[in-house]
Amino acid sequence: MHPYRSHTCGQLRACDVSSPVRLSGWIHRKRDHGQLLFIDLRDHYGITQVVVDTRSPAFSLLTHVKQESVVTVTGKVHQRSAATLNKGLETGEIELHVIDAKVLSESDVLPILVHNDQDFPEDLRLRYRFLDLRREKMHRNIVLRSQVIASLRQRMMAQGFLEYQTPILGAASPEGARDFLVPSRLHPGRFYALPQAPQQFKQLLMVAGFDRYFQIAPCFRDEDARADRSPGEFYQLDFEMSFATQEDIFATIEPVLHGVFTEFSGSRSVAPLPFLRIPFEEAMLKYGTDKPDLRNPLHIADVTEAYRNSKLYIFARAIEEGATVRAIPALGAAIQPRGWFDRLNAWAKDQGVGGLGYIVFEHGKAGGPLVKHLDSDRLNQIRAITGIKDGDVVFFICDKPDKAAFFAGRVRTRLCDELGLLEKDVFRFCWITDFPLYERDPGSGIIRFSHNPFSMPRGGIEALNSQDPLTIKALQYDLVCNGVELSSGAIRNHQPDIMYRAFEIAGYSRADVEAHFGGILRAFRFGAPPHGGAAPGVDRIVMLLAGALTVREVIPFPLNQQAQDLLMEAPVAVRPEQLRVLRIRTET
RNA sequence: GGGGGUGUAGCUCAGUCGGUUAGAGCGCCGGCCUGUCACGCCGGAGGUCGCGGGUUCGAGCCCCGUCACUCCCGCCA
Repeated sequence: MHPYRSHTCGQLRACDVSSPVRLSGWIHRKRDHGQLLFIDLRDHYGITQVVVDTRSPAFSLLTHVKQESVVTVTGKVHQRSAATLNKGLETGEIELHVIDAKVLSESDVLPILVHNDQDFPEDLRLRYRFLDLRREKMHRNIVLRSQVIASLRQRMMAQGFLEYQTPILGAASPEGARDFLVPSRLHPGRFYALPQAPQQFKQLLMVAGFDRYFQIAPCFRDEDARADRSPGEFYQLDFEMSFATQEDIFATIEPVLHGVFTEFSGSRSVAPLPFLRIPFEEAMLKYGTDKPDLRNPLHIADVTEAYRNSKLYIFARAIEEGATVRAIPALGAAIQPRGWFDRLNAWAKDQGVGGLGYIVFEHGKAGGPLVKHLDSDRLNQIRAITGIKDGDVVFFICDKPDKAAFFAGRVRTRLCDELGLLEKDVFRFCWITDFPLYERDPGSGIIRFSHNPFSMPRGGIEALNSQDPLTIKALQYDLVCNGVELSSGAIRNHQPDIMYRAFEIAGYSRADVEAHFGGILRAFRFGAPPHGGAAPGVDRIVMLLAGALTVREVIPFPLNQQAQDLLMEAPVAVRPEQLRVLRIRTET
């Protein structure tokens, strides 16, 4: 017989009864009845109940071995009696009666328990990640991650994409996030940078004529962590297509993602194709954000005109000075007690807006503190624009357009939470399109790229030459699912003249562009196909499918929020010799 | 870089108005138990209340500082 196992712990069924069997695994749980001992033995595949009593020579050994030790047990498969079947276990029809047992590796007392789903502090979980990963939920998440990536690869290849590797040691880029730098030994004082994304290389592959590229690509950015953003490194389903329009890209990637989400959604549903498209400006108006959660049924509306020159002087005066008024409906909130409104108002003031005015529509009448300043025409106008009904409440934000939009979005989210309106068990996708190419830096007032400098401006060179830069749209789009930004993408700017001009508007000279993007510019002078793509985040896709609240739940060995590996203890100090070879001085 | 929250046994947490010897569950150790599957029952060990300082007759609790973790803002083309 095999020295470790004849079967796995998830394998045995009634048909194996009376077979001699050997299993190896971890001691998941022990139930000690004195003269009779039950052990749940666990491996990657499942759990099998192992039984041993005083007649077995292995009895005393197994009685004393601690949970999470690794053991090999040899014995015979027995049918369980009707009264002792366990329907909750795939192997619950049988059990293994032990004749011989061997401890392969003993466990110390555990810092975190494996056999339940109690919450443990994250730093402890990361320090003992190998134990944390044994736990059922984490183990399942990591398996899901593997399956999702395999499915993505297979679906991309079915669409005619091929996977190509791009360099990890590359050039630093002046735009974007902070780079992770790697010192060069052969060129002292010079550095490689880890790729923030394979952006320029995938474009070079298009210029090289490969047409449909994809890669499950590791990306590195030296930026601080968030719940949906692992510090340091993450993976993207990076792809690019030649001779493609924005429509071609949507039509190609939508079935891939819809297919993956459908495959792994379990009992949840996936909103049907095609994905909704929302221009950036509409998203900012209706949702107050460029990553709207479409499970939230509330829509923001602009009601500035209903308040212009009204007797609500505080709004009317602000409107004259350029403010807008946004209305956020609160469906069914008319029944809320006074205290509920006061709490929301206090919260709003705490967030730095003047306050949160509201109108209650109930029993065919309008009520609330603002009503006495508004005539019935204005009330009807508000009612018509917001589309609210009897029993609803509508809240108002009056502020400068950007701030009003942003805060209305926060109110929309908060009202949805408070009123329990979020649609459950569904994945809702949308594209946000027509991002502005430029924005004004709020501090310095200078014009800069708002997102991706490699995007093609809508209208090409003429738009750059004739339009107010702040009104130019980019052929750039984001993909959003349930309020999580899954991907950015764009039709790229592949014409040197347009690139020079686009960068010039953002304050870069011809020489700057040549210095920083010389490689790609050279490529564009030798026959570049129009091309575009996107790069959905793999960690976020798996996070959504796993129902996890942070990406760290779906990454086997994530860094903590301070970008440290608590298990392997990176980053570490290195030996002075290593630094000397790199010509790096140490502080004294 | 900034703001919020948390820090009490190996782990999860409770700890009243500042008042005697800081508790519970899980885990650990010992004992009992031949049908459990979150087994049960009895007993036990285990504490620098994150750390430093202050107020007070007296601090887990109040004040100041500091550290760690975490969430958010900045940042993330």
